[in-house]
Amino acid sequence: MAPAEPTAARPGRPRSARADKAIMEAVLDLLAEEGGVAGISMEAVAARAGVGKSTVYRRWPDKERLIVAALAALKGPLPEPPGRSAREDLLVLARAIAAEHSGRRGRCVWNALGGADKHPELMNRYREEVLEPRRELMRRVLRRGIAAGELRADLDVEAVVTVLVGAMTMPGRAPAPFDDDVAERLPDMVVDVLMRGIGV
Amino acid sequence: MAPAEPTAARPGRPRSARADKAIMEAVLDLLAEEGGVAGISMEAVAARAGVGKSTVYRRWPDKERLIVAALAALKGPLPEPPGRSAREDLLVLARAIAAEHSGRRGRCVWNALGGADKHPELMNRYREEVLEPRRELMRRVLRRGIAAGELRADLDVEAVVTVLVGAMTMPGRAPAPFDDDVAERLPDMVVDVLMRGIGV
DNA sequence: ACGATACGCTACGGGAGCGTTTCGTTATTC
DNA sequence: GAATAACGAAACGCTCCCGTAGCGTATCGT
Repeated sequence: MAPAEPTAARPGRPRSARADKAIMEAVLDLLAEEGGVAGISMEAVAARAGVGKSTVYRRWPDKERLIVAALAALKGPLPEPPGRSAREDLLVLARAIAAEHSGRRGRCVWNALGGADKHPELMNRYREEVLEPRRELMRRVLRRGIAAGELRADLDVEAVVTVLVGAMTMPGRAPAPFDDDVAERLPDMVVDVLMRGIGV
Repeated sequence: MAPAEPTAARPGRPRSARADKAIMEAVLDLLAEEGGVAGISMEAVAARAGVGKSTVYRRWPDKERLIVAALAALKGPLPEPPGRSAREDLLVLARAIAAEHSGRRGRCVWNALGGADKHPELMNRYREEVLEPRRELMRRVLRRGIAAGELRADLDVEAVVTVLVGAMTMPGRAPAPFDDDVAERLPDMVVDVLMRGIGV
């Protein structure tokens, strides 16, 4: 976030931490409501944050880098798989992904990453800081399950990761063939389908 | 497309079918490259189509309805499951979805549907005309597989549909953890994982 | 030939928005 | 108290763009 000056007793009035946070929140709110980078205006960000435009531009040089910073700030703590069984671990991960991608967080991603070709920084930061760590965690869980004899030894780990992530992030994208009820039970349903397979 | 006047011998010069098509193509190209509704300008559409702005506005009253029309025009023919086995049918559907969502088509959807809250018409038309028919086809295939005894009788059809669609539309969104090679084999890998399950 | 309509092109009024600057005020250090 | 820097507010120049209107030309029916 904003070029980190060590709080080294600089003269003058210090930056307002409150403004920092208000701006980030405003960007994320607008990102969730409007249509991506092009749909957000700096004017709206400042107004929503209750802040002057100069306060925004003092921290970030332009719109794109402000949004990149806000998106990276979405990075939350990684879910911790308890490690008792592969099934339980997968369920924990599935629920975590589902939770993260519903609500504002999911909408931010979905809206911001449209037009990723035009703003490659956005997609890169998000993939490196948010997506890939989660995929890596899932790979570890799968490999541990294979080693423990709980999962098939010839499993295509990458395919399973893709299936699981894809399935859990789907509902946030294509709203409403689902009851809320179904959406809540989706992680359990998906893990069950995956574990048992659909064949007889 | 454009208020369908039956070609009923109106006087004067007829609308150019070539312009119709060029405009649609231009919208889709720009939708794939730029960032959603807000990222597209009518001047860019007209220029790309090699057409005057008036020719665009003669057909659609404003930008939003133009884009809605273009998105609905993405509707292609439904893939035809051969019906010899559930596995083969699912593979055909998976490959079809993967093919549709790679390349320009996928980018259009991904970019256009960001900010769906702000342009509900977009999402609605797309879901009704493109997404839902494909989900319904998949449900039919699954139910036929259950009836034929190839799939588990207690299968959660809706969960499987979500898993399959989610997995196949994933790569178009999160580029590049994949080799091209993996992306091509993804449908087969996913169907295999689904059929057999990941458990021992 | 004639009227009607579509065509590509150019121009326009009006608004939105980016990034900058200025201003008077407020908070913090020396 | 003096120096410094961040603050909110407002205004600026600039560019882009929406949707409309008018031009002269091209293409259709009669």
